[in-house]
Amino acid sequence: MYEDLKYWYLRDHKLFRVLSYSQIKQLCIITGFKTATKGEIIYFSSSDVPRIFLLKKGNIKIVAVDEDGNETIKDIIQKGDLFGELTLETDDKVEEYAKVLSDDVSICSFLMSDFEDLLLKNPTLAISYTKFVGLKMKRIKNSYANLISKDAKTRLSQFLKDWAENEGVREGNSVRIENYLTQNDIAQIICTSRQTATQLLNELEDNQVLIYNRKEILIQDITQL
Amino acid sequence: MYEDLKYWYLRDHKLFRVLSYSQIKQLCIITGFKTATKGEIIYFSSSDVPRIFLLKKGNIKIVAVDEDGNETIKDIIQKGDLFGELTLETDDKVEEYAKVLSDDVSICSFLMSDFEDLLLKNPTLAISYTKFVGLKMKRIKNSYANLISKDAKTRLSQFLKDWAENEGVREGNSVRIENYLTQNDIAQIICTSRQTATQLLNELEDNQVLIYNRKEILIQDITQL
DNA sequence: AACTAAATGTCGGCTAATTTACACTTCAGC
DNA sequence: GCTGAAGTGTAAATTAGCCGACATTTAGTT
Repeated sequence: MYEDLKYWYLRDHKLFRVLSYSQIKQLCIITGFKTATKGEIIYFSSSDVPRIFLLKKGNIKIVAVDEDGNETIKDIIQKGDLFGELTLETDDKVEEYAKVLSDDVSICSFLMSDFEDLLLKNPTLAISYTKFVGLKMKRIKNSYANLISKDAKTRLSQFLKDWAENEGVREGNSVRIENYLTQNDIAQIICTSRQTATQLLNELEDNQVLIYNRKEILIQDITQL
Repeated sequence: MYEDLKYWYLRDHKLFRVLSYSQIKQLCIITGFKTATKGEIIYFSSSDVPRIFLLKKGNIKIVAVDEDGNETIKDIIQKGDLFGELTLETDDKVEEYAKVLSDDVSICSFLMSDFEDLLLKNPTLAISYTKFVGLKMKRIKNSYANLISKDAKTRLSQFLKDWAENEGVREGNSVRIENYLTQNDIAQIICTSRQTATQLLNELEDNQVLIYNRKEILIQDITQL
């Protein structure tokens, strides 16, 4: 049954484990459900009623566009991650969109206001949620700190390490990562130009640290990075 | 009375306005209270029981030290701000300390665990708190975005504008800021070298945009920044 | 198979900003 | 008033990495 499906989707996230069936159902009442394919762009700022999204399958990137038209990759969202108005506050200043990176994604969403109601009734959930937002904040802080104090090479290495840790399949000291990013994407994430990213990746390949292609990245020895 | 004093201190923060006298008292039971003078260093990571701090008076900077011994200014905390383990999670990996910038400060603190208990009993407070943490996150995101995409000159201007807005005394288009930062501090905040910061500040002074000295910064015309 | 758009590879010039190095100024503490 | 430490001013050498310009490769579409 459709409603049940959505229940299980939410139930899967560790935040919602503490909730009962009926509590999740409450969120689900007006819940949206959506699938999309590679390259598709999903707007979720300003336009609509504020929502919180849960990515059930695939990968997407959150891109911010500033007044000059420069695009920055704000975040890479992976299967199981929440995204959207996580801070429970809408700000319409920021122009953001999400672009699908993997072949296809499925996203489920609920209204921020419903979620807020639920938090009011579930203090435990509220605390978990605060910690969750805090953790997200800490991650962002760390990655930014990296961006600022290190040079491009170190940033790339750090990014690859993080990526490998999050998603890589480890075999001894080598790690295989499914590569759904272009070199341009990587460049944007580590805040450098495409050319520099290409150069550094090739350098790593020359030094036999990794093997790069469009489908996957094979890190020979993760300790060497 | 001492207890009452602390009550009013907390009561002052907009987060705690929703609380009753007895609720705040709960926090205050084991609350610490502390004063310090310029240059003093306050450690608040790992060492002690996790706490949340409220700066009642003065200014402090939060400095993080990485493995190479590099110091980065994480945050400037002003009168009325909360700081410490805002995410309700302790992580001992990060080495952080707070240094007093103004002549003297007074800080009050309470235990994270007490605060957590309070949040459990006050879902409304929990939501406010989540929003508060979220806002903090958004600010950090913005300032980092600035650091990354703009050059040093723009970053300095932006920093001065923010500073002026937060603390400056406006008289027409000119703003007077009490300067409790050294040029080195400013350099660290905008992530550049001390020399570059000095150069840029002097440049601004040459162009009659501002007048700088150790005590105060007088921005002639804030719209020119 | 042919065509096209996107992705990747490569190069040299250019510039902002770090680094190194040193002189001068301010100020608190003796 | 003297002294040392911290803060500020300035300048030249060096460099990381951006940018423009182009060639080549890959993958999807007709």
